[in-house]
Amino acid sequence: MSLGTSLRVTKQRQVLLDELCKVRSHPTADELYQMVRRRLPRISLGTVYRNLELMAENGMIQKLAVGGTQKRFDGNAAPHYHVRCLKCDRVDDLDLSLELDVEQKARKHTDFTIVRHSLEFAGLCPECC
Amino acid sequence: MSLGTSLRVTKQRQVLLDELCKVRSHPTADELYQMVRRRLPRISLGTVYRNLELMAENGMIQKLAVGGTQKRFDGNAAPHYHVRCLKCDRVDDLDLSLELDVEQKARKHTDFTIVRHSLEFAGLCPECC
DNA sequence: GTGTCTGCAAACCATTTGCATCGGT
DNA sequence: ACCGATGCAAATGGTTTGCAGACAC
Repeated sequence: MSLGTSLRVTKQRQVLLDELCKVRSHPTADELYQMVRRRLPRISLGTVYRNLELMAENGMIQKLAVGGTQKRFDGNAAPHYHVRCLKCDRVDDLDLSLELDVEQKARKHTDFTIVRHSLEFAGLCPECC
Repeated sequence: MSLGTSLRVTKQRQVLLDELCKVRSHPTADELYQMVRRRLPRISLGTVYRNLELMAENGMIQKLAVGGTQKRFDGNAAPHYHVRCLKCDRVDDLDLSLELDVEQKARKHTDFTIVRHSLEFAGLCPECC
């Protein structure tokens, strides 16, 4: 869990990362579990959760706390925003790098030491409306 | 649950709203339960959840999906942003009305019909750092 | 009186964890 | 050989729900 910890290369880890990186969707842990299971039928849900957590901590992937109840994961570790469909729950990327100054602005309105921010959009995807 | 539905005025509802509105913090359902229980010892957690949900739907209060595992509630129904302390989990308001154009900007980068957005800041409160 | 609201307890569901075994280094 | 990783199943914890009685209107 600390900085010096290097993760071992296990089959489970490899396949999990591979499956996550090859989709454009932003799957939940359970969706990923189903995907990986096709290649590793004996993998457990617990392993999926543990590895997603570890890989997120190590900056290899992103854990998204988007709207719904389940967390979602993104194989693209670079910072970017997301839009979520209110009807079908689909989550898309959003290339909106322009406003990196929100944190600067926010700093002027609080005595908190701002470390990061999260911005999520919600609406209707082209299919749903 | 629909527009025509007007909520009945019950003691539970009154006290709950009153307690929520008189604090500046952004309590979780359980914290609110503890607060209300001092005045209505027989109220149940279920009632607290049901009413918070209903009042949020009716725009009387706000349900916040901020960072952590538990949802938080805000007696101030007017749209505004929040900062959350990464250490003690305290949540403060943020008067940052300046950038109402984020949605406009976002619209240019997606084919979703954007309805709303949520923006949350995280950092360290003055007490924690 | 009618239909909503409440308290209670059980159900839910995403996620976490304990433990014995397995496997990467 | 060591220690992290895994599978399995049970535990957790926030939230939801079914039901019978109580209460607002």
